[in-house]
Amino acid sequence: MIDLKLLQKDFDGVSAKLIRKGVDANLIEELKTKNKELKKAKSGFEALQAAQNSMSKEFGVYKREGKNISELKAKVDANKIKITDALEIQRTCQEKLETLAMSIPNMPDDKVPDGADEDDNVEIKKVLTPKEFSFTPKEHWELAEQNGWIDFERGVKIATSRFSVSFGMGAKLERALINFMLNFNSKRGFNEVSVPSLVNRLALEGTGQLPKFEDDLYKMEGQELFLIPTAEVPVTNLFQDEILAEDKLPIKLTAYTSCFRKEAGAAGRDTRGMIRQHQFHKVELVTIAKPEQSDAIFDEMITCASDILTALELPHRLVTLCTGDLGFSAAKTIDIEVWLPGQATYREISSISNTREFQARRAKIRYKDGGRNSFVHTLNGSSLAVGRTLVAIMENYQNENGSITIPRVLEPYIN
RNA sequence: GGACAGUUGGGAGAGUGGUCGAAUCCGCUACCUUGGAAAGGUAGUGUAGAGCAAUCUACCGUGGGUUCAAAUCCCACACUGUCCA
Repeated sequence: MIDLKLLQKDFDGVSAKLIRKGVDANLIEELKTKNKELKKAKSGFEALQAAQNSMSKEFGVYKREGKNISELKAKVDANKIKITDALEIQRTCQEKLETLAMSIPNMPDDKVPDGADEDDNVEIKKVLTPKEFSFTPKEHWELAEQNGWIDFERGVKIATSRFSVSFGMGAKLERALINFMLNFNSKRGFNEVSVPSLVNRLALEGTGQLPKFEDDLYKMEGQELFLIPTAEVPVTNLFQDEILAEDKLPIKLTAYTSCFRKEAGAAGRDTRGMIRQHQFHKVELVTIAKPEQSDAIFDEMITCASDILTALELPHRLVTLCTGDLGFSAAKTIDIEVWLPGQATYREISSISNTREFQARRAKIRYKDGGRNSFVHTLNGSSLAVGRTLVAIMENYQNENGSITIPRVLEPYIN
C-alpha cells in the first residue's frame, strides 16, 4: 500500500510517480480527499467517545455515592445517539478509503524508464552468446514430443488445456533442476523453506495479488483459500504482522513450489508448448531486508538467478521493465530472458522485483529500527521458472537428429 | 461429524461489569553497586491513530449483541488441545 502520510505531505511528488505508472489522476485526488475525510470523521468520533468515557466514569461514582443519576443518564443517552451516527460515518469513510488505497499500485523508482508496455523495456546486458546451429533448430514442443519427455495431450485429458505431463528424462530433468537451483541458492545464503500451496485472502492482500487480481487465481470452493500463483505469497507472508529484530535482517529465503495461474488475460498467447501453463514449478528467492540493504540485495538476487543460467550455459539477457510493464507491487523489476533458438528470441525466465515498503505496509512487516518500528523492504525473484528452464535446455542443447545433450552441471542430479 | 476445554502484552500467567492497557514472574534495556563479572537494587519496557504538546482514541482470537460502562455477560465463527465416532 502506498504511504498515505507521504501522500498528504508530498501530494505532487507522489501523484507524479503514480501517474507515471498509469494511475488515473482523479483516483489519486480522490484518495487524498477520502483520507482527509476519514481523519475528520475519526477526530469527531473520538471527541464524542472521550466524552462518553468520562461520563461513564462519573456514572460509577454517582452510583457508589448513591446520587441521583437520571439527569446524567439523559445526557449520556443523548450523546450515545451522536456516537452511533459518528461511528457509522467513520466506518463508511474507512471502508471507502481502504478499498481505494488497496487497489493503487506501488510507485515506480525514479530510475525506472517510462514506457507503455514490454516493447519499451530496456536491455541492460547480454550474458553468453547464442551458438550458431548448422541446422534449423526446432521448437521445444517438437523436441519434447520426439524424445518422449513431455506429453501435452495427456495433460489436457486429465485436467484441461495448458496442462502437460513430463515423462522419463523430462521428469528427471525437472527434478534435477529443482534440486540444482535450491542447492545453488543455499550456497548463496538463501535458507530453504517449504510452504503451503494454499493461502488465505489476507496473505494475498499482503503481497498485492488481491483485491485486484482475483480473476487470475484458483479459489477453493466454499473456502477462502486460494492456490498460490507464486511462492512469493506464502514466503513473504510468513512474517506478516511481525516486528522483526534488527539483527535478524536480512532474511534470505528460497522455496520451491508449484504455481497456479488461470492466465485469464492471456487467451491465445503461447498456446503451444509449455511456456505458459496453468501449473508450473518455480524456485523462488524472497528477502526481507532493511531499507538500506535492499538495493544491494536486489543486485545479489539478480546475479544469483543469472549465474544459474550461466552455470547451465544458457545465453540470456537482463532487461529493466518500463513503468508500463511493471507489476502492481513492484517499485522496480529486472527480467531475465533466456535465449530460445527454436523461436530465435529471448523469453522471460525470471523476474526479480524490489517492492520496497509496499508489501511490508500491507502485510504489516516491521523491524525495530533503533527504538522505532519501521517497515522492512521485501524483494522477490524467480531463480528460476523450472518449466521454462527445461524449454531452454531442450532448445539450446538440441542436436541435429533431435536428441538433447544433458547439461554437464545437471549430470550428478540425474543418476 | 460429535463432546468437552482453551485463545490475554516478547514468553509464562492472573483478572469480582466501573479504580484494567491490564497483577505477578521471566526476559529485555538503562542506571546503581563492583577492580571486572555474577548476584542484588532502582527505573523503564506492546501496537496503531490524532495532536506542537498536555493528552485523547482504539486493540485481551475474529465479528456481532446486551449495558451509561465489557478482557469480564450473551450469540456466531475461526483456531488450538483432549476425548469419542
